Amino acid sequence: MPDRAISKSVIKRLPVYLRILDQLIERRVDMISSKELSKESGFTAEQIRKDLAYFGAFGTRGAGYNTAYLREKIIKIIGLDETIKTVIIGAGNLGTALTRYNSTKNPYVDVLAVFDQDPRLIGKKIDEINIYSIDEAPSFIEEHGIKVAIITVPAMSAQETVDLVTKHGVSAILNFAPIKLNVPEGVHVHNADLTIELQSLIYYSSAEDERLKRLQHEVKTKKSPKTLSLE
Amino acid sequence: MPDRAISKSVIKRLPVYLRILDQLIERRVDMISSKELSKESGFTAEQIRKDLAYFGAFGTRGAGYNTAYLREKIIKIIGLDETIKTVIIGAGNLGTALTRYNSTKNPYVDVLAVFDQDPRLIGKKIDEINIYSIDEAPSFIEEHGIKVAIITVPAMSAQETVDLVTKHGVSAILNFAPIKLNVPEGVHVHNADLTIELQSLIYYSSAEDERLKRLQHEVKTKKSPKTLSLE
DNA sequence: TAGATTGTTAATCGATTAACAATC
DNA sequence: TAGATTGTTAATCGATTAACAATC
Repeated sequence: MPDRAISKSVIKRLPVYLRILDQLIERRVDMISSKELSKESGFTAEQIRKDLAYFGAFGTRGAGYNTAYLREKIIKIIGLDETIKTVIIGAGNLGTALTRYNSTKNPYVDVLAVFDQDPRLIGKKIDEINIYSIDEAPSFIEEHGIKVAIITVPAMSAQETVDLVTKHGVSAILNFAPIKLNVPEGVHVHNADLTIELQSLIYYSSAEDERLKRLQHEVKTKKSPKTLSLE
Repeated sequence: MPDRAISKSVIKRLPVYLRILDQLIERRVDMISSKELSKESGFTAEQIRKDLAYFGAFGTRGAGYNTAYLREKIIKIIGLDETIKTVIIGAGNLGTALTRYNSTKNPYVDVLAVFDQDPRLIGKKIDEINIYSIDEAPSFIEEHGIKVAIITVPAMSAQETVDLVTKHGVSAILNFAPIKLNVPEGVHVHNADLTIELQSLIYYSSAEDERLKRLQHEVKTKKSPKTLSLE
């Protein structure tokens, strides 16, 4: 169906639909309309119908969508029909949180191992998952055919970590380090930059209008200096 | 300047520019062109110039942008010129990671306290920051005039937590719980949903075309059933 | 002055919304 | 059949890209 690639915005909404369907199925709801899905998700009904229509006609006119059927379809679209094997690089608090969360609450993902370079952590476990030395990552990734890695190392070592794992077969990276990663052709990076989320939230948090008016005033009265001394 | 509200896409790029400017200033670079900023950020030079132009004329034709001056301006635009007082609700691994990160690496934000309901955590500290009982959150938030809260509690208790904090003055929430929050008018929520990031990454991680072809085939040959038995 | 780079306007592209025929 | 709701096409809206005059 997709003659041209489907937009990122659409793809980002699919996991939201999946989560809602999982919840509905748990509550034994077996049909749902786009209008109800709209209420649960916050997206418009039109948008939901359009998103789904990119991939096929999954609903029944007059009735809505069968939750189990639509769930199956979305799982296949995203590629979650086979459990995704991942590794997490960086066993700090964030790495630990993600390891725990994904191994207990995310049935679509299997965290096979955690890697770190801190000798005090190597050999320990997070729940049932082993922490190995980063040196063992290459062979582990190759042996298990790992394609997806989650990077929670400090910004300073993120690039070298990514170089290492992509060299051994990783083609998708969820990056939590606040840095722009350079990766080979064909490798996908998603940045989960928590500072950016927080700062853009702060923009909205208060007095937006006043702040911008004040700023505008300053710009009008002073000139932007070429080499300046900030007074 | 902004006659209509500035788009979210623009606002999300501002923290990226800020980070790059911070790095440049540290490296004692004092002028930078939009072209160079493009290389550092991954956004186009045109887009960067346009983004900045929404707020004023901060550059110098022929020369570029003074890094310190532009940084000051962006800080004011986002609203980071006064340190932002925040609290983190949920002292699990994710809450701990965010507390540590923001108190050591994010100079624009001040984490004043962490709250949790687990008696084993209450009274302890994360670095220098106290963990209090969630019951103390209302008075703490009011006394310190907290406007921004970071929610890292389990999905199950996220809504009641948000109800509690918004009732006492919080107007901006960074939500890590995988759930749609209902908030009063005027309260801003940013969802940092790590599962969604991971799942949408997986979509791109491999064999996208093949998967969709296979799916399309299935849809063509079978019919979408109204009440179905998934074979 | 010549070269460089901004700020801004116009053109293009893409995504969302609206409308409605199809159909269960 | 009547009512409901999808799937799809058309209209609108918004964001990005391109182009270039302004100007340092």
